[in-house]
Amino acid sequence: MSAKRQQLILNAFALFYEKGVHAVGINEVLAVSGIAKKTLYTHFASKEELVCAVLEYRNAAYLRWLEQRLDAANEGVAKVDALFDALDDWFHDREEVLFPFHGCFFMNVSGEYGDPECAIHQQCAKHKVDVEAIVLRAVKTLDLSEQACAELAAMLCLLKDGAISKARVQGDKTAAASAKKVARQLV
Amino acid sequence: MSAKRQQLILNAFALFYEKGVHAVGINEVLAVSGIAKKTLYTHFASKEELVCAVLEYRNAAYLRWLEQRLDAANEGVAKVDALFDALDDWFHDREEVLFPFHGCFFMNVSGEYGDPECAIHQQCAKHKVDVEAIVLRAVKTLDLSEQACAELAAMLCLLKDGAISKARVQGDKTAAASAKKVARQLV
DNA sequence: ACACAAGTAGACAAGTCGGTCTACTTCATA
DNA sequence: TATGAAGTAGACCGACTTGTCTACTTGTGT
Repeated sequence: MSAKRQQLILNAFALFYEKGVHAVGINEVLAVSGIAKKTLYTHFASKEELVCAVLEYRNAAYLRWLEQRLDAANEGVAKVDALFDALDDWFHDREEVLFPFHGCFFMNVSGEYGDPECAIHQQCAKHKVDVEAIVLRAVKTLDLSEQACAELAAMLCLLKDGAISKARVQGDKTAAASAKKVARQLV
Repeated sequence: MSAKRQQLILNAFALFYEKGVHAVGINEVLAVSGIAKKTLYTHFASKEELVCAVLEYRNAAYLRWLEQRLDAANEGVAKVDALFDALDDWFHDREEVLFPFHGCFFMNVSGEYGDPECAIHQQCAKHKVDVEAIVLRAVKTLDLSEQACAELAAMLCLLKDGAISKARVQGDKTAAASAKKVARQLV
């Protein structure tokens, strides 16, 4: 049944996100989920495969959330504001779908899997590309050239990740507001 | 002898930085260092204490490097350029003292130690405060009000950490140059 | 009604983890 | 010269790791 699989992914994500992947054992995931070990290993060949599935899940959930937030905003500069307002809500745990804030899951995981060639690290890199694509789409509603849009999107992502990192490491939840100020100056 | 201690810290840092703290066991550190386990435990009460010492070492080395790079630049906007030029050299492994680039060690480690109350996480937060203080000192050579200096320093740090994160996760070593462009627009 | 897939609990294997300890060797200095 | 600190190698401990496997139970579709 796919329900068990989904449950495992969800519980694994919550634990991995809070404590780090290496710090959480399979047994802990199973205990929290109330699922037998054999069931896990019928759905996933290894812990690494579970980690990949978790990354995939989080990527989809995060993109869906971000897309929705940006779509809801008016076209033009309001899209830029919407990006950082969304971050602000995330940092302040006002978005249940994203789970309690512990920074960017993909930054955290790629820190644990040093080798840039490995599948896990590359999934993290892909997430950042996906996010930038969504930001780019929003930015294209501004009255700018193709090239200017691409550059602006890249810069906004730079600010976004800086803010996420600051909110995570220093616990400074106002980082989104600061980044918003900078973004305003840029557009 | 303090030489063994220093050797342990150095080798441990190289391994932790490359592979992550949880992914590296005490035994691996010892094997690489050619040092007996007992010696390690005469210098450090536990692995956690070793991790703390490693964080302390890296913080000092990084601050020294950054301070020197910023001091060497002319006063004024050149200081801002110097910051991102320094990052660019780091990303491209042109700074041996910083070891091969694997992102910000403190971001990586704080991702592995989720609890923001624990000593390790707080040491990571302190590093970011220390860095911002150095950036602030450099920014103060610009002709700006106290408040404007503080805000600019915070924004530059946001950009800096965004660039580090991008260079790390996506392997995009040009991130420093992009961040420099944004910074130029801000000053 | 019955077969079969999917679930359960949990013992077990093989290995690694952090950490302790014994027994021995250097080596500097009082 | 003798003592004690600091080093060595590595056996050992208990706990934990991922992953396999057995034996049993549940539930659904034909």
